[in-house]
Amino acid sequence: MQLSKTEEQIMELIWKNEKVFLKDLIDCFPEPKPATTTIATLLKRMQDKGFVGYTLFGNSRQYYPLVEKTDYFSKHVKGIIKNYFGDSALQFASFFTTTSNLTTSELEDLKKIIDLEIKRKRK
Amino acid sequence: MQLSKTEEQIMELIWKNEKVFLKDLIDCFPEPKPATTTIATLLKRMQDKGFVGYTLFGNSRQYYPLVEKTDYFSKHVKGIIKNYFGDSALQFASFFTTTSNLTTSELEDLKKIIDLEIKRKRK
DNA sequence: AATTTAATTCTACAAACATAGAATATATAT
DNA sequence: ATATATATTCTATGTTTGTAGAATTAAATT
Repeated sequence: MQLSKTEEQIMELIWKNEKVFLKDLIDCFPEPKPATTTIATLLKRMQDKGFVGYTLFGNSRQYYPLVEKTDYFSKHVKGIIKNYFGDSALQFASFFTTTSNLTTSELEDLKKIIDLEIKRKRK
Repeated sequence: MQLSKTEEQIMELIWKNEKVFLKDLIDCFPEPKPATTTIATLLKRMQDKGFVGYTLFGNSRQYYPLVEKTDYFSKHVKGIIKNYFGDSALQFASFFTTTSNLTTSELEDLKKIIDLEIKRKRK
């Protein structure tokens, strides 16, 4: 079961804050804020889909993520790669490098990150 | 206007084959194949959304993409980066590098691609 | 204790999606 | 020319999604 676009946005807020009450989520929205019940419905569906859990505090709940953001996007991106880049991560990486408008210095930084990863892999 | 998941799958087939008849698309599916009308409906919606065009050949149409795959995914990935990686392409690249299970030799290849990109940017 | 406020669930409804049957038009094979 | 197969449009149905009102419950405030 997958999160919808809007559910993903709520999820991002939960990831960012780690623990949130419904109120906190509403606060994150600019005017005109969505109805409380709208966010509550989304949260309910996200619970049903197994993406968030909560701890009871009085009559309200403090929600927290049940899936890591990293895992979630890792699966997401892997899906894209599998379906649209011939299951080749390298092909995707190449596509990304040449279309993302990274600056020269960012590209240099990226090389450093890759070197670290190569080192990490060796041990 | 965005393509839905299923429409994206059809789109991928059109990108891969460049020019296709409805028949060709049906052929791409394993048993049990979807109904002809199902694919026809999807194609219609994709036309309405401006993603495919066609050339008439007798009574049937040869469909072709109106958007480049590269452009499409570039926008898609940019959206993910904007919404979930603080609008930092480097942060996404870093996430990707460390979660994609690229082999050491693929990481080396990626460094070469980055070097090419750095060179390309210089001129 | 009574009132106000906030959170949650239930119910609802319109839009988008996935899927495909019926009807129609057209081309191909006989 | 007729029968058969294919492509397209129209119509339709069930599901998911975005949004939120009404009802209910529980907490906080007066």
